[in-house]
Amino acid sequence: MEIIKNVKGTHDIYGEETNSYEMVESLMKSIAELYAYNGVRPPVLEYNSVFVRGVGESSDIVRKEMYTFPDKGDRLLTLRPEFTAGIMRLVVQNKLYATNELPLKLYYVGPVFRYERPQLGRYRQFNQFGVESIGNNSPMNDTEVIVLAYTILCSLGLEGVTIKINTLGDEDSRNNYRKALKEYFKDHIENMCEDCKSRYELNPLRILDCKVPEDRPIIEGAPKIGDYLSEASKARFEQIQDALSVLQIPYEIDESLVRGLDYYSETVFEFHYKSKAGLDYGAVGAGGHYGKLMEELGGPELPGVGFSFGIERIVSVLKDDGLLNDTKSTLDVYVMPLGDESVLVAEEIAVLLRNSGGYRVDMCFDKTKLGNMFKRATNKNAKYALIIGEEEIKNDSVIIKNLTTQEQMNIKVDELIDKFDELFSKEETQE
RNA sequence: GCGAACGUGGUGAAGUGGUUAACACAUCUGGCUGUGAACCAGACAUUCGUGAGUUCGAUUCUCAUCGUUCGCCCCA
Repeated sequence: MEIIKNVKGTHDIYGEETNSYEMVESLMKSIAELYAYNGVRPPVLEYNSVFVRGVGESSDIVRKEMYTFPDKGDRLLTLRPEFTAGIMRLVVQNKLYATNELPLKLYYVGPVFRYERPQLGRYRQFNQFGVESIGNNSPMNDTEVIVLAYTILCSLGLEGVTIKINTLGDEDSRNNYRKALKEYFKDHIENMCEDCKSRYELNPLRILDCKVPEDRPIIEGAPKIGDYLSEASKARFEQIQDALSVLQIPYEIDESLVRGLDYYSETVFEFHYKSKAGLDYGAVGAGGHYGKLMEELGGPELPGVGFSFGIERIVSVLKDDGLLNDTKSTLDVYVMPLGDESVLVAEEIAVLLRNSGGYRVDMCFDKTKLGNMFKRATNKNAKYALIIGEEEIKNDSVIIKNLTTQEQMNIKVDELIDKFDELFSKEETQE
């Protein structure tokens, strides 16, 4: 039979890598919980309109990167390309803004899907961790989200994370700025790239993101957002900078930072990290403030702010920099039966050690040589081997062997758990 | 969507237009039917991504196709 392979752009996570993912995710969760966030799990599938209206029609994600298809009832569904829009839909639909104190603080982990060309640090199905803080417009709310993200990256062991921030201004600022850009690009757009032409129509702000060398000089001369910011937006951005400084969070202002999702307004930011090997995975995380997203989805006028991390990118960076220690699976005890009669007794003891002792135990079901069983115990990183043969069964005992020190002793079965408790507590105090 | 490189066992890999496809690790078996990382012997690619072409003959050359990886765009 022909082997069926995985879908392009997806990847299997197994073995030690699974432990790395779990370690990273649980650390992110526990820090988000310190910041009073609660978990939320929106569905992977949403109606297409959630993202068209949420993420925005002019975004590349909606225009060309979504997995969208009709189901058997001809409803147009989309595999989420990001979490924020789906979470807003969840909050609006379940009226969480009315039954909870605001800001509503939510965190999430799970897979997202984007139809893109796979390459370094980029997959079609990948995992994101992120948070949303909804319903409070204080600049301190934006600040705290940045602090949380930065804290998580530091706790993972990353040093020298760069935080880039910028402001897109409020609705008025953006409208005025958009007008100014349209006015400026009106005479140049004919000579610019195809992407820019469609950006001109859909969202002129995105032209600033263009990397085509021929377009750059034109873009350099474009009006700057700073000149079109309302007093309120300007003050807001300054308050955030002040707060970050007081909290000793390093940041740099990057005026070219626009973000590809349409819902952002006011503060936007990205987290960059270059691994020591020099590999550049792009941003490991990014986010921003969104003023009108909830209204866009039929909800009340509540702003929010959030970020998301690319877990694959973070795991890769940690692996490159050797920050993923102790991800090997280990075993407390490996049980080795000798002879036909011992297998059942061994299973009984294995179950006892697991259920009553709380130890991580595996055993050998195969009839094989003791030497082989020792080899298997070593491969499984077992701390102790437990041998049960005919002689041991005769006098209700087992042999315990410490696989690192090679010490060996004979123990009665009913003293087994006490003995292991003693051995393991001794081990802990030594460490 | 565009551009480039690569595609040999479970893994890491050498290799050549000609009939046994190195080597290493891993795994399994036996030497050793109750004590392991050692040692020795053996097993392990109906075949070199797939299809077609050139050739007396192709894993090796050509083309196509698929896949992987990297870059651009964009993004986490």
